[in-house]
Amino acid sequence: MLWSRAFIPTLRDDPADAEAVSHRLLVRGGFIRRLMAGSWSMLPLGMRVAKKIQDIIREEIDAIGGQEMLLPVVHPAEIWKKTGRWDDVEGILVKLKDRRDADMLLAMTHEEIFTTVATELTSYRQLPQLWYHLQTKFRDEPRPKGGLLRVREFTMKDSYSFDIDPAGLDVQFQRHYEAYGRIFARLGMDAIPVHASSGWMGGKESVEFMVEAAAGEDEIAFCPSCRYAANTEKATSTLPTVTDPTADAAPQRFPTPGIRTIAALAGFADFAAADRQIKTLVYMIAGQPALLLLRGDHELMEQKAIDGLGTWDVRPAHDEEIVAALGAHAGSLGAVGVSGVRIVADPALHGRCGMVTGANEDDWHLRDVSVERDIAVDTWLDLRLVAAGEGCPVCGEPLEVKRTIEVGHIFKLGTKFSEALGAAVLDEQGEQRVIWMGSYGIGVGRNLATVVEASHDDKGIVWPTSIAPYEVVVTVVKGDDAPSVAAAEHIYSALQEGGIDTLLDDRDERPGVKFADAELIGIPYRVTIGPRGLAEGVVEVVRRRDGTVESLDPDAAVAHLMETVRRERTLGK
RNA sequence: CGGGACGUGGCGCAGUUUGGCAGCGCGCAUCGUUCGGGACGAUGAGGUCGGAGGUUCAAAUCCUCUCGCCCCGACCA
Repeated sequence: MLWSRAFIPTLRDDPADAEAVSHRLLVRGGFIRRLMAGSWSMLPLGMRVAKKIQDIIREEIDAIGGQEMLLPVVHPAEIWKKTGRWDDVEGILVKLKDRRDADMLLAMTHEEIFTTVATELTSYRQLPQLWYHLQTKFRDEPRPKGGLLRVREFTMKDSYSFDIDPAGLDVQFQRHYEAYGRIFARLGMDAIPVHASSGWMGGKESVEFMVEAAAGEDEIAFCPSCRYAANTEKATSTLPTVTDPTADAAPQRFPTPGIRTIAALAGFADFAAADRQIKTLVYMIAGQPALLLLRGDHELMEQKAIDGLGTWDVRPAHDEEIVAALGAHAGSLGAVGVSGVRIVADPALHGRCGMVTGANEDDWHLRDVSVERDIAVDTWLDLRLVAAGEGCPVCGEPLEVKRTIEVGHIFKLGTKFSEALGAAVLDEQGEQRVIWMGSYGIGVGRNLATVVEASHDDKGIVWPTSIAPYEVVVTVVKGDDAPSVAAAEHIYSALQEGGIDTLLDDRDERPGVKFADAELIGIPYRVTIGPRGLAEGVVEVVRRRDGTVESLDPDAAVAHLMETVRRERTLGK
């Protein structure tokens, strides 16, 4: 490709509304342009990268037996009503009507439709199956952000496995786990697999693949010594054992005028350190008030309550609801002597005594509370958000908490969809068996952006050769110097014929502009051709990722690049 | 959905407080001089100031409504 003919609208300045690095660089580099919030056009450069990412995904999914298909983006409501998701995922699901007034929706994922296709499976002999497609999804996200990192319309590779039994599902799940590892490695990313909450996919077990990045939206707990890793939605940790003063004393009230927070109370009385307080949160769970109890210095992870209590209908109670339930305002609440309201307590409170908590009367607290003795706990449930420095639940070493981007997610769905839609086969005994399913997603655009988050410098993007829009850019320093032009064209066509994706910068621009643009768009190798080098019979080969320069004669440069690029293509470098 | 900010040529911004000819830098076009790290000079094109309504002799500026968009918190590939 001649740069002078290419549509690569680079920007000298950062777009004002771009915050995330990838957002900034992809817009500046002319890879993408925004149409509306959460919808982006892929320009030629962006499309070339996206295609290469898709090819890598195809290769790896094909390698574990995947068969590519293409399913529709607009679905009839009927099928989604059968699985219950027409009503369950209200909000991000876009619903529409056709001319006959029939209810339809924009695909936010494709479990329903793949399962519908799978109803044609009739015999255990046809299993296992592994199907996938690369298709548009639309989710009306409440808050798109960060360029391609969180959008409403996007392309996702989603695959679906179909097996006769859970053991078969385990095998396909494991194969995806490994294939995903290879995919992210080839994209040049260090992805950490973590146990996750399954959200509205409703599966039993799921693993997210996370890449560390400042622009990330998720936090994971990670153990550097044994590599335990889990989303903080699920992560657990060990705590140093606390020894309480043996307290035979009964709870006693004490006045705490104006004290409303854990911190204030800790500063108010020396026996009320944060880890000796009981934090009492009032939540509405499925419409009923409930008390969630945590140690004073611990934070609630709401998702754990949602998962553990088995309902999505979980929210903090409003002031009126709190007063109605306990007779006092937030800041003076406690669970001592409370009955008729469900009490859920975090295990960190187990066996604790000599504790301080609210008295359910404004400006009064209780001390010498013994959890076991004084509080009628209905349910013990891990509710606590893991903090950095706490012990790894596996090996006990201190945990790190990292900010990450979710680049892939694999689910064991079980039989939820096959049951609802009637996907079943006959087994060897002639018995009907519902199919066991798994579902496995990778967002193409998000991965593209995440690579940029993970691989850039102050000059621009540093693409790994495996997905670079062009592998080599041939830069002519002096456009009106005949020998330079001849050498450039020679090298350019030799590389092209050798199957290297090459861009020839033949623009009538000053060298500084050409260098800056090449670096901004992140081409892994640049061949610089100018009269200065040519006088000595050499051109320069510059490596983007570290700036190293090699002076070679033109044919040696071609041979060197062919060898290097071909080798690096298959690696995540 | 709650909180904050913003909307003025392609990009980045000033002008709004205190109403009075719509400006600057970059980019773009033409010509000339330049040419190994974002050159210089000259000339020029390009804007319903997000939209609607209102106040006024006069609105980018004041008022009302509305749309869009970004950032921070609850959701996901």
